[in-house]
Amino acid sequence: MSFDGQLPPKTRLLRAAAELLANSGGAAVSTRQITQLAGVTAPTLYHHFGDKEGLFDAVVAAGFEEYVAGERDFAPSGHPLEDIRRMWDNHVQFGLNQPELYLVMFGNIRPESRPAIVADAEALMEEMLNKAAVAGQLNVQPREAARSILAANVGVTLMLIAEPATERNLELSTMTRDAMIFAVSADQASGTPEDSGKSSVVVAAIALNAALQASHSDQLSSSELKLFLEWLHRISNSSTS
Amino acid sequence: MSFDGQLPPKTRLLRAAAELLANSGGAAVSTRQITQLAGVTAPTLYHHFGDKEGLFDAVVAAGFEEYVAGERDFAPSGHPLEDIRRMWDNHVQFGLNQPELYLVMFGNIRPESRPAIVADAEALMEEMLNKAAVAGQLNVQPREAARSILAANVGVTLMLIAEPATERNLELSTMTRDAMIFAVSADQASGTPEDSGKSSVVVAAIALNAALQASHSDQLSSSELKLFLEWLHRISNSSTS
DNA sequence: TAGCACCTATAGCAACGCTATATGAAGTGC
DNA sequence: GCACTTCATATAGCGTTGCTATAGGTGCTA
Repeated sequence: MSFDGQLPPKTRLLRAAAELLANSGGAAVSTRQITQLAGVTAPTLYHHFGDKEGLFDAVVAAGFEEYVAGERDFAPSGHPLEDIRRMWDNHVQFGLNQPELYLVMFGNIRPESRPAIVADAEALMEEMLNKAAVAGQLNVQPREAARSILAANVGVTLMLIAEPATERNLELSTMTRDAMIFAVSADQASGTPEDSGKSSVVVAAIALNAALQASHSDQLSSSELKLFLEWLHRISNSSTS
Repeated sequence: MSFDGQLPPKTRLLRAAAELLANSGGAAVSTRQITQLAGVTAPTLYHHFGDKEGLFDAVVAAGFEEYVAGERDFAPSGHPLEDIRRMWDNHVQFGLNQPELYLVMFGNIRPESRPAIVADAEALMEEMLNKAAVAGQLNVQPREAARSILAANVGVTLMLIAEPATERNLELSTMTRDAMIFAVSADQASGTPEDSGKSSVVVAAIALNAALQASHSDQLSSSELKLFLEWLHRISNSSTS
């Protein structure tokens, strides 16, 4: 099979890279393999994508579209925290369905250089968590919650990918998922206010904060709003005891 | 600087690889760099370590000794769950102190091939969680808890490594850590028995299970013990509702 | 027809992981 | 003292990698 059709070389390169990546079985994919499958020579690749990583980034971007589409399709259920669960599961499933692509996206960590896609995924989850915050269901700032949940989500997915497919136990995922969501949710047993349950004023502050930032309210001047948000922020972060 | 001293070439190779890995700043480390710094030619490397990955594995093994030493030094505080917290923090700190080494150890994920070190780290954490289970402080099986906590621990550490050093916020770590530990611990607010709080009989069963496996009790025959453990296991996993 | 972007191909560089082969050193039996 | 095996290191080079200096072709506007 090859992509020698009438498609433009750029598209052929993208498809060839995606296909080789998906079927490489963990082995490295070389530019020569890609260009040969695409029916193109090396300089074409570097003309369109700069370097190998640029091509992979483009493949990743396409993969991320798919990922985001999956995340958004399941979104509006009315119960934000339930949507977060589905986002989590969709994330894991995406990783297990296309492990090579996932590893390029989330597994290629290098010091001090954050993959752009991580920020995108965080933003996506934060957006969802904001709805939970507005509904008063969140215990911590949406951004912190998103970072924390996504970190655990990536860790679990990487672990599952590394396991032999026959031994994969999705209970690891559901257990970690519920632990993280429960930890950031406001409806914990409110019987022990000193340890883990935050007081309702904190929850209210977080909800108000999220609502304010979402609505771009004009009822306060910008300087007033700034100070107000700073107070809220202080309250929200106070009882970390 | 070079390692041309009177040390044997094998040692010089290990030290050269470790040093280059620590100072590479994320860039790849080549065998030629290593052999040159060690004052040795290529075949010597392959004679002693088989291939590049073999050498890295050896470096990782040495790094893991250090990691384990750090984990064990802080261990016996009498409060197992507090020890788990310290294990978590030590894990993160190890990753941030030696990011390159950590990435070779935990970041080099490939499908269906689990790094041996992950299993070791899991065993280490499971061992610690067993103490918590014996003390009746655990909500789930120690093995499942260990896998879950370690997955989150690795995910958080990778995220922190990927961030610019100036932006690193350790709150991500402590927050995720406490979420995970709280989720597996038995002393959650027992006011809501239907949702997250497990009934005390389950906690007792898990504690008993851990105690039995630790003590190699002779008061039951092996077949009796086997059946008994099976029942315990069934009870422990029952109320996942 | 001339000029000008844009795109692609030829050919090849430097660096990579790794190895076939040979040489030196150290111990062992006679 | 001498052949013999064994282990450890070196010389030289193979095949592949990511990437590029240079040049040629194509289609557009003038």
